[in-house]
Formats: sequence, C-alpha cells, structure tokens
Amino acid sequence: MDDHNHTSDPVTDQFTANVTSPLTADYSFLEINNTTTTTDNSLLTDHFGWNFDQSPVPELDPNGDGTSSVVTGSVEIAGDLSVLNPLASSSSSDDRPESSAASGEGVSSGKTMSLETGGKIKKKGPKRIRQQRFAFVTKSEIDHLEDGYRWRKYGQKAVKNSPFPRSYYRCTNSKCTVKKRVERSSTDPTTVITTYEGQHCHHTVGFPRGLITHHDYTRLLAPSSTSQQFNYLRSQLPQVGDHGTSQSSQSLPQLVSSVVGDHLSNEQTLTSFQHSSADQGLLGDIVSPTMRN
DNA sequence: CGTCTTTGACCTGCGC
DNA sequence: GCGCAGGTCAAAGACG
Repeated sequence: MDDHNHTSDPVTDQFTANVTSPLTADYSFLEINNTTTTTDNSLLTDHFGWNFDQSPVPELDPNGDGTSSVVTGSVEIAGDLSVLNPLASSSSSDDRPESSAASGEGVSSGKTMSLETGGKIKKKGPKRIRQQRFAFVTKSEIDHLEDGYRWRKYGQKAVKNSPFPRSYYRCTNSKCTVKKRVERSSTDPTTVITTYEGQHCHHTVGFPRGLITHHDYTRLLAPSSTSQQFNYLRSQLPQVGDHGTSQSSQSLPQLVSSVVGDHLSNEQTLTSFQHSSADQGLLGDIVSPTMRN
C-alpha cells in the first residue's frame, strides 16, 4: 500500500491514517445469532484503505441456519510500525487525568472546572489528549454490541452527514476510564462502527449475551461449555495456550480490524493486536499485557 | 432505591 | 473572532 492519507467516510472521519509501511496481522470475528460481529472486507477497505491478503474468508455456520458464523483470515495493515506499540502513546502520565477517583467521572473535555457559570462548576483543564482508540466495523442489527463489560450511556449526538446519531458510553467501573462511541454507518446502515478509547483496568463483569471476548473464548473452550455453537467453535479453534506462537494463528480473540488515527493528534496511530492472557475482555485482547495496570 | 437512558446545555477544537 | 461540529455534563425521568 502506498503512502496516503485516508479519510473515506464523513461518519468515520476519525479513521484517518497516514500510511507508510505495511504489516500483516490476523483478525477473527465471530457472529452469533445476528447479534454480534462479523466484518466485511470491503468495509475495511473502504474505511481504512486496507488490503486483504486473503480474500473473503471462510465462513463457518455451526448451526447450518445462517445465524452464526466465524470469520477469520488476515488483513494487511499499512502503517507506521513505530506507533504500533500502544505503550508509546497511551500510558504516559500526560494522558487525560481521567481517574479522579471519587466520582469516577474524571475531567471532561466538554466541561472544565475553574470558573462557575450557571451553577455548574467549571475548571480549566489541560488540553485534551485522547487515549488510544480502536474501531470495529461490524454488521449488526443492534447498535450497542455486548462485549462483556457494562457501559453507561452518557450522551448522544447527531452526526453531520449521517441520519444516525452517535452514542457515547463509559465503562460503569468507577476506576475504569474506557469509553466507547457507537454509530451506524451512513453509507451502510447495516454496519455499526464501535470505537473504544482507553484501556480497561478490570476484568469483564459477566458473560456476554453476544460478542465473545477472549475471556469467554477461554470459557467456551472449557469442558463445561454446552452450547452447540460453542462446541462447534471449540472444535474449530485452537486450544488456549496454542495461540501465542504462530503469527498466523486464527484464534478468536485475535482481533485486528481496528486502527484509529486520532484526528486531534498530529501523529497517526496504528495498532496491531496480539491476544494475550485470558480474563481480559475485549480490550484485554487488544491491549498488550504491559499496558494494563 | 439503585441503575440506566434521555436530552438540552455547555465546552473545546478547528476552520474560515 | 465567529460559527460549526464533536464531546461531555448533569438533571430529570424511566425502569426493574
């Protein structure tokens, strides 16, 4: 892929990346009962300018009824390898001071706290620095995909050039500063764009109804799992412990279809995902162990 | 009663 | 400086 700037969709204008050199990473998506994620190569191509070194990937249907599928394969991500290490950009002490412990609300960018207007306490804070963000383009009829964490919706805004509003969620864990945005693509209403920002500092809170996280992936591989789909997946996917060695591993949580350039930053941000230990949830699969607390 | 969603107001950043 | 768009707050209401 050549060097280029890519901004393809007004709705996803945050997905901007300057590309300098290629790398390849694996991705896997799971779709179960039309509630969770699959991916569409053309979408990734459209949104990110990515090339796939493997054309549309095998689609398995454990139930034979079209309600479930596992999509695996690899995607070539073009980008500056120097920014692939999330540590380099997201864990510095200069990051947003979001962990004001008492309220768990942190310092918002929208409201600051040094002067008072209309009864609301305001304060001048440091310039906003976004944390690492990860975007997922998924096909789903529902907007808010279950990912094993609990989220509180704190806002919704209409988006320019899109008939669909964008929803803002924050992790309900008071010590966790992770946020996510959910919006439906204006060009393809069947797709949902979920953008995660930050890193969970805790484990998942329960068994998800939809999306399978690495945590759940581990559990579904356990002998106690009885779901037909899960049993099928168990037979198809590598056992936990096998997956850390091969770069071409297609284990489920090795999720890689997500790269978000921070449009507020001059530096492009590209991240590849290597899945790690269990019990980390979705972002745990994304974020390297050293990033976590 | 605790949790979550809705929604208008307010703030910041950016382009012109 | 101004206006626009995106992001967040927080009060009010809904819900279990």
